[in-house]
Amino acid sequence: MDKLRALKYFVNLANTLNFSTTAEHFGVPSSSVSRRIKDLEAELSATLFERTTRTVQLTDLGKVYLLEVSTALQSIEMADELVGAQSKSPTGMLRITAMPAYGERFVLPALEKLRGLYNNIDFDVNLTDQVINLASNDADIAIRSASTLPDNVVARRLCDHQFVLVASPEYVSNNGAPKTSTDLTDRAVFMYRTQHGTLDWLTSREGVWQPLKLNPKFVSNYGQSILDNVLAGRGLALLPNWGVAQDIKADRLLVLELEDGPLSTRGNNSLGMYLLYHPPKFRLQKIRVAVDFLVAELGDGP
Amino acid sequence: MDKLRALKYFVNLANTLNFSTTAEHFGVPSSSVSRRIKDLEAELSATLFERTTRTVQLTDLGKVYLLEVSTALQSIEMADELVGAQSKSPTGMLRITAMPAYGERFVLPALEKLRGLYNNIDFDVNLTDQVINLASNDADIAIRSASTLPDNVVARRLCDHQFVLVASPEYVSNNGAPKTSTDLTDRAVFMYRTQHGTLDWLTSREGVWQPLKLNPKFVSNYGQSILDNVLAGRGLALLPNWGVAQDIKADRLLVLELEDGPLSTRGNNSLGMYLLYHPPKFRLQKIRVAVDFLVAELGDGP
DNA sequence: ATTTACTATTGTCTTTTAGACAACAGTGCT
DNA sequence: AGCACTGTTGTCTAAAAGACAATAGTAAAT
Repeated sequence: MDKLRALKYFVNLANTLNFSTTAEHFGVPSSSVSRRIKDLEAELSATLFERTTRTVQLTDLGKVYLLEVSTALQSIEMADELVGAQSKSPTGMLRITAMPAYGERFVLPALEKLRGLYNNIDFDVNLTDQVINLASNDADIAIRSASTLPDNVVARRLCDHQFVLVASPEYVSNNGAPKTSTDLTDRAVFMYRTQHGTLDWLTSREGVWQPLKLNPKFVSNYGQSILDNVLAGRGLALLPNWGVAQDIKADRLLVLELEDGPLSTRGNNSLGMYLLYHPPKFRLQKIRVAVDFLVAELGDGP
Repeated sequence: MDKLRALKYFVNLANTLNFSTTAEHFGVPSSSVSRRIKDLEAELSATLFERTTRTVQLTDLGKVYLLEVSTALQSIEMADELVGAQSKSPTGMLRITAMPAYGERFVLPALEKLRGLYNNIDFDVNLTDQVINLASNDADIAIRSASTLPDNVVARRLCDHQFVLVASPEYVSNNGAPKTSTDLTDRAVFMYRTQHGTLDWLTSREGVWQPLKLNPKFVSNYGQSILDNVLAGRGLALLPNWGVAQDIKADRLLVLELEDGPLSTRGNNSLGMYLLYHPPKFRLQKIRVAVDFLVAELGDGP
């Protein structure tokens, strides 16, 4: 049985409650509709319509089935429209905001690929640590690490986001690895500057996150420069996992674990990176393709 | 083309990236998978996989398509499971809370019908005006008029919910209809009692909702008794639209419009009635059937 | 560079299934 | 009780998916 066909018949019939009308709508004989519905009912071993030759009525089960199935069919149609070349391609300005380091490294390349797929979408990219308000329409899509999520916003997880303490293998062989957080005070550390000042390294003492007193060798608001210094073996830094994953895999960096627990830059050390959007906007083609594409491109798993 | 079949092949192939494995999974020759995917691509006029005889890779467009389509397929499968008689029918206790008047009048009868469909679901119904916390697991489903929605809860609209000023035709012909809200002070009015006292009638004065000073003839926390009094022509009441819709249609009640704007019992006169649930619970069969059924049964629109 | 092993694709036949069309049957209305 | 309408069933035809064998293309190993 061509079930998709049958389901389309079903949804239409549930609205018209008239086999002939539905048959005409699809340009097939009413006997076909009758048989397909019958097939469906047989497959489910359930009655979807209560019918006499004069009246057709949805059963309660049919109502439940309709509700579930009709949205699914719409999704498939929408998917075809998004991907199908015959449809007019999505058009318009897409305003997207992301955290600078992540944005530069991952979002911008992804957007270049997206531009290749749908070349009628224009981009307005705003890389900032500021929290942009989606509901008030300052951006269509936001990508950021989420601690608390605002209301009325859908969040789709992209990847883990936590800070890890790293150093180069040369640094460790020359200077040894720090054992505890107190070992860090006389180390050369590289720190990140935000709009609100140097980003403190926090350590958890009896459940409370407290800043460490450190004397940074170098502070920058440009993440790559911190990474470059660490790669050159000049010291330690607390960097986001997605920023150092490649270098760790290639053994250019080592992850250092402290005996007295992990460090963090917030009162929480297992955050995620999320893509956020405002649900009503998901109806717009440009938003829909962008969200789907970015989740597929930047997401790392289920 | 049996598109649903093709889509299932597609989703599986997107995971395995291997035609033979996918073919084996469905128990068909790999040539069938190859042809179906080709059909799909032809229909979309798009390339979903980049393939040589040795490697198969999802294209960027394919990733977008996968994301849209796979959830739709899951929905259809889930729908079949819910409705199909061959599956074990949903079982367990369903805890549901609703506002008393609406609950008694609409929710309970709907639950009786639901019990007829799935007789292994047991019900624990709590009719109260208190706001039950879904997140802390005091109920599975809540039905109430929503002004502000709590976080992490999905709301599905059931119907309008606003208060309308009503009187019987006899009352109006004997006493005339009130013209403005000030006309109400010397009228016989019937009011609703909540846990927090008599439910004031509010009127909007220059954008601010203010309570009217009225001398109610009768106050009750049992909505039906108020309605009975109004039907008997003894006075006016401010009652929810869904509670008086039948009587209005049958000309047993008249809706009275005031010249100085509508009345309300909250600082807002166009609320809705919503069904609320906590998304993680939607995976449970009993929750899913109940939500779908209640929305289909009690909902009044698209 | 050449061979090898593996895997997608293509060709052809068979089986399954949807559709067309006509005849039939049940139902609500006059 | 008869009429008009509509869903169902029977039979045939057309289309499409599956089976199976053969082919062609490619990445890796020698």
